Amino acid sequence: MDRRVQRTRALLQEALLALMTEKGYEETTVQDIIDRANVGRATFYAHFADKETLLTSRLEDLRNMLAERQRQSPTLGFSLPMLEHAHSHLRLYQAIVGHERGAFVLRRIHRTIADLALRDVQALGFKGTVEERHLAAEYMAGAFMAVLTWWLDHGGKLALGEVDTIFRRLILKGLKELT
Amino acid sequence: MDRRVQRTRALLQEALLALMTEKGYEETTVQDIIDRANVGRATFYAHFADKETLLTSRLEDLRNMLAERQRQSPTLGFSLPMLEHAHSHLRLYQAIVGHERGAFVLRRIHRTIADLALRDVQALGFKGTVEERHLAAEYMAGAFMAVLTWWLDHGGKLALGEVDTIFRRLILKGLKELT
DNA sequence: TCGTAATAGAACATTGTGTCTAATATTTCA
DNA sequence: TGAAATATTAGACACAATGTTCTATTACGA
Repeated sequence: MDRRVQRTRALLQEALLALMTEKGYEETTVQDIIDRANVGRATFYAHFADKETLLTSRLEDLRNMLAERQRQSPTLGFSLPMLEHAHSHLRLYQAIVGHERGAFVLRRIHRTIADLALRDVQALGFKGTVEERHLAAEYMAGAFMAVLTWWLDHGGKLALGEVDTIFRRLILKGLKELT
Repeated sequence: MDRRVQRTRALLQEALLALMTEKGYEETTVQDIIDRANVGRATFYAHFADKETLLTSRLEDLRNMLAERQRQSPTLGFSLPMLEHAHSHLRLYQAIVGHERGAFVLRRIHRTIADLALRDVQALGFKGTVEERHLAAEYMAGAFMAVLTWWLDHGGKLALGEVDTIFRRLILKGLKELT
């Protein structure tokens, strides 16, 4: 692939993430992004149809990473890698959670988690119907996002391993295990 | 309150909901709303600062209804009324769930549920720290939204009572109880 | 019925989007 | 290396939607 293309795409992705951290996704305009990336307007649209497509390209990288890591560990394999990713981009994730308007970023992450969770549903030896398996996956994603959101809202202080443990307990045994 | 005010506000709210059902929240413009409501542009802005404020006014009605109903039944009292509301506005809720872009509507509903759930946390006799109680409430909201989303995605066919039961089981006993 | 307040309608400035052009720079590969 | 292919640029542009402001008209409540 042409070096110029690699460079431009990377610059745009980095600019978007930096701006999301500073002012949130919705509040960031295409003009902001190309100014920050120091790239021409036409160039942006040569690579991405719009702001959302740029975000999607970044989320796909995340998704691939998670899917890869999931292959290595057996059940709920997305949990720890996702928490690690959030931890290493803490301020970005806190900005995502903090900005009500950019909720659709959270929803996209939720969808990614739900997809991965669906694989886990098999691994956990689920017997139910197709619909019940989807419910299980949806529930796992919802519960994980709740724990993730809570963790981020409280500064991301609690150790990764502990958060992962809390999530697993909640998923498997419900609220009774929380106390 | 002046009849004209009541009338105008109601027309605008109804128009927004109708348009959300047809084309989603984000895709609906202020122009669409005032055309549908047959109301002047200046009139719209005399009542609401923007489209989002109009939506908020409607969500507050929902919130008040849920809070009222919750007072009557003891624990997890928001569940059944919320499911009933979704069922009686099925096509609207399905549109909300279906449109990725309008995710922030879902997030607003989630926040409402989480607030109500926090009250339930006390009722359930939770002992943990403030943070743990928030986690419990966040988890309840996440799990409920997961069940609600799943139910809507599958046509809202399953009986309300059954969905409510599924939710309660998941919350209290986790995935083990699903099968 | 009268004064007050709400509304209609239209014009307006502003902001952001996505497209296009012709000139320029960079990369690839023969 | 040199030529062809491709990417980038700056700026202008049409367009869509927002939110403000003005004036004349209309509906309301007391």
